[in-house]
Amino acid sequence: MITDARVLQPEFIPSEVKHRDAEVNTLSSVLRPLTDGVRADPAFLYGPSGTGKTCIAQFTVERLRQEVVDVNYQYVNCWEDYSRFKTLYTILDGINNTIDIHRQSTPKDVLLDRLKDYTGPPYVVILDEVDQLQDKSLLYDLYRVKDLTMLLIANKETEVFAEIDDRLTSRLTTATRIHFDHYSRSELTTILNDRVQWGLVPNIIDQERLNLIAAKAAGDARIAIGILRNAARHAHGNSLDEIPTDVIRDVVPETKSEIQQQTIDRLTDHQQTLYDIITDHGTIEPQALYDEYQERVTDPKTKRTVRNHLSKLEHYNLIGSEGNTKGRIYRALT
DNA sequence: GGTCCACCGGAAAACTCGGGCC
DNA sequence: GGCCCGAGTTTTCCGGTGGACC
Repeated sequence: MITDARVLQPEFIPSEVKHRDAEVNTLSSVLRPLTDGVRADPAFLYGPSGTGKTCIAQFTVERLRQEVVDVNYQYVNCWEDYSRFKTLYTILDGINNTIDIHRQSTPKDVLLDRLKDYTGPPYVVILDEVDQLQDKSLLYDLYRVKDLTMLLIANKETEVFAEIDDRLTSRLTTATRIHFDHYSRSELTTILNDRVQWGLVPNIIDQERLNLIAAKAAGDARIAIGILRNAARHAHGNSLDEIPTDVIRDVVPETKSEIQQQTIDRLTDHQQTLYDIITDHGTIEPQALYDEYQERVTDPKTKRTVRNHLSKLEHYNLIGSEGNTKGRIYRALT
């Protein structure tokens, strides 16, 4: 049933993209100076999850590299590499310059100096989920690195620009902003059609069922492809010749919770405990939350650390909160 | 309006951990 | 093995905020 599982994976970069011509063209124009060996101005791609920001950034840079120029490029997920050190390390790794760098004993300044000394073809760095960067001043330092082009990706424009200082703000005001909207239902259906053609045997799903998947995904391509993947697996596991409607309906909640679970899995034990308590209660006050947290773990952290964990959970959209001071309530989002 | 209290979050200090060096 | 260094994490301190109460 599945002929090529890769095309159903979220990280798959297709050889052609649909419904993002304007965005691809704008980004291509921004990157045009690279064809002359000159670095390009930064670009800022923003919009909700599953709207193709990362895919388009990688696709456009890859196409540029294939078609015309000698360009180095590196993708950095700032969710995982959120510290200044980790981000710099990954960027240096993209130009094979980390051989004698030790994660615990090399000063951060050494990493930046080494990046500044880089002499090679233009270097494009995609900073995905850039709002997760702990130290936004790194963007200013990267901006000053000769031959380095930054593509910044985030969900909300304000989450990035609210936290950066005036030096960088004044420079980034000239950055090209590319907004990504949710896909329409028909756009998602076309995207799914391609994935079916590339990765599944013919005639196992009809247009009506693809429309159903698109409707369930509510404009999010990542969810749509996830539903298709899980439905295909389920049908294959049950030796079915096609993907029936009830299987699609069955895998929708599973797919959505699967995506959320990927976030939860990245939490530390203490963060998971806090998340579990809030989920168990639905809503809970800070003191009651801390009391139960102390009961559930053997080595409880201080209230201040717990507050840091909670703000992280909130930032990941795993929990919500209401009220600012005394009447504060934490609540589960599912 | 004044006071108390619970809570938040920034800043800085303290601590932990891992690697290099002698 | 002991010391030093640096990154990351946690703790401490403290000012600010807003609701409750008098």
